[in-house]
Amino acid sequence: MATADLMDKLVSLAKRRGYIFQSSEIYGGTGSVWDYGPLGVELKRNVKDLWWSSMVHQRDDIEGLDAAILMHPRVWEASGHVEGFTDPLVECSNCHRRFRADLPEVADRQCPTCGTREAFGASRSFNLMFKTFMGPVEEAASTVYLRPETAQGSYVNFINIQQSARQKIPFGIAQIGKAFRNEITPGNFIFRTREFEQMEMQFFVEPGSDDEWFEHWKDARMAWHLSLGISADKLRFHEHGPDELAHYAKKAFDIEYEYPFGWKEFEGIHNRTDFDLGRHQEYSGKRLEYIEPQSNKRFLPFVIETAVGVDRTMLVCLADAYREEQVEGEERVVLALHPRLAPIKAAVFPLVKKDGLPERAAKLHEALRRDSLPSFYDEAGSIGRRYRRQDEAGTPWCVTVDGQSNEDETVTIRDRDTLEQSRVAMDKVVGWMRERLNG
RNA sequence: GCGGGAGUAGCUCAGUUGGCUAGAGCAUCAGCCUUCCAAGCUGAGGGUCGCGGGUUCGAGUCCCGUCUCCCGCUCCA
Repeated sequence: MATADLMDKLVSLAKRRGYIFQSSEIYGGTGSVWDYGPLGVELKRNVKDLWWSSMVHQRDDIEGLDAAILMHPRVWEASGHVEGFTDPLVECSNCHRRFRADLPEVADRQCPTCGTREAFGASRSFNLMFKTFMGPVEEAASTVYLRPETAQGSYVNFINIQQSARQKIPFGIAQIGKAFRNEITPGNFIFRTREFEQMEMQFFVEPGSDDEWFEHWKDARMAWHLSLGISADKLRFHEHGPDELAHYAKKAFDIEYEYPFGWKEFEGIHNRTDFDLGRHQEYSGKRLEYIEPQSNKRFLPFVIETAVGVDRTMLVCLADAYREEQVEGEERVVLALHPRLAPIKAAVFPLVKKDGLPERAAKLHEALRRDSLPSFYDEAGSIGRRYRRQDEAGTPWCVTVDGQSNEDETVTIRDRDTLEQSRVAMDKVVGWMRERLNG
């Protein structure tokens, strides 16, 4: 399948089935912002829940945090985002390449790339941080920023969390939350958007043990992606070369995924050293050192960061799950999402609309919902059509109530991927599914 | 911001050198049929043709403007 086609098909399926809509569509749409519909929001919750469970609930050494989007403006001076994100740039009128206005080559108004003379007009500021105003007066002194990453919220709360949770180094802080970047080049559906949601974890370690912990998190994060059912052959590590490393990083690996548009970053695992805590200590004047109990040894911890996008994870899940198959000469479109990710776990159908089958099916539907298994009831159209609708939605199991159900209280459960059907007692259906979701 | 492409129903599109009340398939909804893998039957809803102006007896179609989206360039969740 051509790559562009696959992206188009994903966008189209996502809209048709209620996963993802373009923001403000009735006004013509707005660039690089997307809304999650009924199925999309369920998938998103599942992604976040699975991350939170593996990072926070299943470990003793990571604490959760939900810091505010708006922070003190000095945070972004300390982090380097204000300088780094607001360089005035000039653009060549001929080749349209952009350069920092303070470069010496640009001073003589000749383009370093194409040689055009008098190539540059007035410089303009490309600020990647969204700005707004705190309070009623719109003036420079009240400028605040929408955070471009959640990480800083963890750094400024390092001492609060370490003390209140009575944690000892090494330990981590995990956050899920929105971040905003005024990207110059957004695109590729929900791959890079201006408003997005991150799942970031900052792990604080003693200097000297940072390399070891870096390896731990590389492995742990890769294992998590595999646990979502993502194809192993579409995941790989990429180490940042010296020219790629961010200003704060000692070492950085990306987990890359082979998207329909090529290998691109998925998750970043960075050794941020003591850069952030050191800067906040300097800018705030507050002690951010960790004091080791008993020994009273003081040090600024190093930070190993894992950072992955919620939206990007959803794109990976959707792209990885998309299948087109031939079944008895007919095309079948399937979203083979891992059952734990699937928005709807079960669809319940009466085989036909008579003989009391709809009533019996509705009862089962009710039972599934009571047990918090998202279930969907459908009696419209032929049974085959109903199966296909659920295939596209990614529903792993379709439960059908048929004539035999009236005799022996059993139903069939049809597997989305194998198309095989098992006959299960009605009162065992919930357990049957729970077993497979937890196993 | 610059270059390229595109805007007609939820989706994919048709719509002739400007000429009937803007169409089709799919999808959706109601009903029928149907005892296990979609596209049988009957009917229904849904469009100020991106927006504004101009030319014309008459504009989806021609002209001007404008907006938006998509694809490429100092990025990394």
